[in-house]
Amino acid sequence: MSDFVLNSHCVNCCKRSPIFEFLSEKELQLINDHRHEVVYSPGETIFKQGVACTHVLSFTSGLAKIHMEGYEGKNLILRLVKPVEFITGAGIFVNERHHYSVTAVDKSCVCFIEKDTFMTILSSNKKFCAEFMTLTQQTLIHSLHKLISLNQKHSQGKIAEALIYLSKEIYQSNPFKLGISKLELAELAGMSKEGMFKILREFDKEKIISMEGSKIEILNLDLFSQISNKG
Amino acid sequence: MSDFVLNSHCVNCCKRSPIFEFLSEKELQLINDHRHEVVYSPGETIFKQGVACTHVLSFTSGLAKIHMEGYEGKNLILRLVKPVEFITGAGIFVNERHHYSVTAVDKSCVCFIEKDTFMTILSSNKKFCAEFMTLTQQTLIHSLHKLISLNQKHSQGKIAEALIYLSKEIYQSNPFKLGISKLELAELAGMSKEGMFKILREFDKEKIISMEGSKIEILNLDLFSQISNKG
DNA sequence: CATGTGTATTGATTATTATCAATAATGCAT
DNA sequence: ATGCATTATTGATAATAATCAATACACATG
Repeated sequence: MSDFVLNSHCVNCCKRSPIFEFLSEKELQLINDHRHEVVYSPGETIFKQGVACTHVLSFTSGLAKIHMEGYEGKNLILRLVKPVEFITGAGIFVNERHHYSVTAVDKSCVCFIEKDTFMTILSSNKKFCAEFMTLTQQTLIHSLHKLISLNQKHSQGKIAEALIYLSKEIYQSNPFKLGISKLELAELAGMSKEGMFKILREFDKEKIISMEGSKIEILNLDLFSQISNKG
Repeated sequence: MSDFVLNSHCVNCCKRSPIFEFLSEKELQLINDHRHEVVYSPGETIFKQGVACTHVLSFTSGLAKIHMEGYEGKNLILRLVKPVEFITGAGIFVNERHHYSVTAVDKSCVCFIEKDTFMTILSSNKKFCAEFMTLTQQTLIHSLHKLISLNQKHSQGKIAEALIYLSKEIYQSNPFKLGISKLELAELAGMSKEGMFKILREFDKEKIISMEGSKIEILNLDLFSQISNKG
């Protein structure tokens, strides 16, 4: 539970995102005066697609999903968010609206920073600004990659990509516990849950992975990577 | 042909992108000293996915496509580029690589500006920098929108969206001449060309559009918009 | 004018994926 | 322990889209 104790001050916060290393003590002080922390339970919405983006946020503990609400209630999960990530809406420079939703997967703590404060510092601190650009472009590159994956890969490839992503980037372990529901795995891979089950079973039978409930192990990573790179 | 006369100087260039309005005469002078123009014939590559991005570019005349080369030689067209657009690679702040290709569709003229010069001005001119952020985020928002469209819409919806895009955003006329090949239309909609033909024929039979060769008219825009918003 | 190349077009076939329907398992509240 | 809601799981069926094969058509080239 100690993860959820409020952080006393930005200046000596041990859970701030790397981007804050570019700020002076004075700037951190300014942020500290214009921030607040909120704890979310699993399933709670941190912010929702369409609302005004009045804050940028620093994700300090837990696990969340960034997702888009599409047609007919269908969801697409863009990626998961871990500590200690810095997240902004996609539209703070465009229309001050959020273009995706962020929802807690585990119990999570988020530090909200007022957008105006953020913008002020952005315009006066070049390194911070450059770092923000880098983050924005990384998000763009990620979404371009996802565009090709979802549009051109078969379901096998999409699932393989999603599982490799979870194993390597999120949990950094190989037998890993799927921290999201199976429906969410399908939404991360951009397909129906039933189709996902069929393919998971297939992979399991062919001993490319082993699956017992939510515990998954990638048994043949080489082959699995190949499948991901156009299954 | 007068479109393809080299522009004498940035300061009095009548074909520069809106973003350059934020620059001082001195800055325009600097850009002028570090730029060059190139004319491309239809089909020629302006820059290719994967190469180093050494320049940013201002598209001064013609028509080009921004596309990604995916798996098995399959192409996905993200959007078309008209004068007078400003284009950068998606990775100048990340890995100095291009993440998509730009290819001339019509005979086109492009003004190349050295990346270092661009970066220098970016770091010293806040308004210019903010405008660049806006452009980057618009690109991001567009690709997020495309992600949902391609992943969740049926082919009818994708084609309708592509045709509305061409009519409204690119040609700004309703009976319009498809300035791209039918294959490229399919690549813009993210589907196979044969599937596209089938659906175009369908739309034509149902009098939602009329199609004679490359001349297309959207006859029932209301219905077509509905189809686009989840066909 | 004959030839070839590339685009346009269509129909038939096949492959892939989503949906539907049903059941099992799980966790939570009483 | 019992009932209820949610998630997990599977198989059958239907819908959708891709591929294949064939032909037509336009344009450039010797």
